[in-house]
Amino acid sequence: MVEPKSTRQKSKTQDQHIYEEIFDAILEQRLWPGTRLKEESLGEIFGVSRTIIRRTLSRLAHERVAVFEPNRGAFVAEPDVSDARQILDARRLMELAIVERVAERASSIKGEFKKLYDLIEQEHKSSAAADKGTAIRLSGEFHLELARLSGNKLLEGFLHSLVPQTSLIIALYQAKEGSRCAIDEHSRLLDALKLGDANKARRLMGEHLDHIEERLALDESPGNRNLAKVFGRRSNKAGA
Amino acid sequence: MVEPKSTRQKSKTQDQHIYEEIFDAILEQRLWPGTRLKEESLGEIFGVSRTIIRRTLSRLAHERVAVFEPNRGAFVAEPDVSDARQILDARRLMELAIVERVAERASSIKGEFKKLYDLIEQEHKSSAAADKGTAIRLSGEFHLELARLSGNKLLEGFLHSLVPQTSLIIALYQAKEGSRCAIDEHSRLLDALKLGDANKARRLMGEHLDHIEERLALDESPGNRNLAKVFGRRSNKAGA
DNA sequence: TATAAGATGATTGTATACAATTTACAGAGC
DNA sequence: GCTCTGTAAATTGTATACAATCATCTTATA
Repeated sequence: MVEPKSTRQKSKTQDQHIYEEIFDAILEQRLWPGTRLKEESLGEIFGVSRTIIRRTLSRLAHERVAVFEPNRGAFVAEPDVSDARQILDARRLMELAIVERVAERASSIKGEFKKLYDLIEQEHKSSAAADKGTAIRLSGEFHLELARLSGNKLLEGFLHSLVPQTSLIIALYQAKEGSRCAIDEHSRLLDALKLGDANKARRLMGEHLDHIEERLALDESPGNRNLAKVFGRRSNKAGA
Repeated sequence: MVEPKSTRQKSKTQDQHIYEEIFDAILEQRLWPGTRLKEESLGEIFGVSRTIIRRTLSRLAHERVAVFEPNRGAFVAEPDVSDARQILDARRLMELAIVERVAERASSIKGEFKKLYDLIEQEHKSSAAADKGTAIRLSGEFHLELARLSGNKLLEGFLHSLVPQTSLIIALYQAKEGSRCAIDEHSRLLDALKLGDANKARRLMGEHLDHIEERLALDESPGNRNLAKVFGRRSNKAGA
């Protein structure tokens, strides 16, 4: 993922486009966990045959963002409480490793921080405009850009699958509202990173993740769960 | 990955089988980096259409074990020195996190250690029989089983992609021979894990990975590289 | 009326056909 | 002899056709 894009990638860009559309829809919580992803519908929406859609869904399934039920089709994943804990555990591991590596490389990638500041600014704007969907997508993109700056394509790839999964968890289990990723936290983290202060960056990222998790109701007692999780919610039509 | 296999997975098992065949071939270094993976040939070998092969290759590509070159086909990946460093870095992160989690769960998964002991025993036998291919595959399976016991499906999945990638690195850059994963190291690690000694397990795993990396020639000067890397080696035919 | 069996339609799973692109080779020109 | 160009073969990329499976609705029966 995140290829040069200049050479190569002729026919694969179409895949990439459709993939990103679905990816963003999940990040912005326009696509709800459990939503059915019907192949023909998606094909019509994006003007391609099922072949292409199928490849895209297959990728999403491999990233655990979608799930294939044999002979029944693909659905947006619905991580249960156990899945959620594993996802958050893995994400913490990754994010801490990433900020550590970004901090270490800080001096050699000075010019690359600009995009992060831009993202924070955009987040501010979306937040002010009460455009919640865009705001949480931008927050995710902040973390993804951080992963890119780690300089490790594998960590980047892993986080790329963890970010939308986190989005699904939040959709299912967020009890308290609240500015999802407090933008100030992103800001302070970025400052520490620019100074190459790995320890501080780790601490801030850890706290940042704590705050996300604090808003979730992951205890097993159904009473505390998001109502949407208790009652079925397989309603939304794919895409459109 | 590594699904229940009882319910569901009706038609996908065919994929799974082909995938594992290629996966094992890479682990045993029967499939060399750069080998072309021609779709029709693989289809004939496994008795399926290109559709299935294509899906399998797509999965391998997503795991960075294969690479698609547009309109030219799929090839077994050839990680360069920079890729290799990233892979090893990510793998260390994962393996340390995994042994930590296994150690923490040691008391609640006592019965599950048997397979690890079996794998070590099989490794001994293959080693004694000078069956190098099998020995290194079993070594990989040891690490994969460990990942499974971490109880985190995501870490398991990530490692599942890192193990064959490591195999490719070793194929390309191993300078000194030597029992790839010293079996004694696996043994001692397993002992520490059973006792739930996370610190010791982390230390042993770290040293284990050190030993693997020590045998590699990853400095950029071509003189120290494996000769096979210097001269092209796109000779092997797919599969067969 | 409730239930179960069967038929019908909708959807996925796989194979194949066709189009687009690359590669290999032969021959002309320098 | 070497390079360049054009044509043919091989291979990938995409769409479509067909088979298998599942969901739904109708209808017969108790």
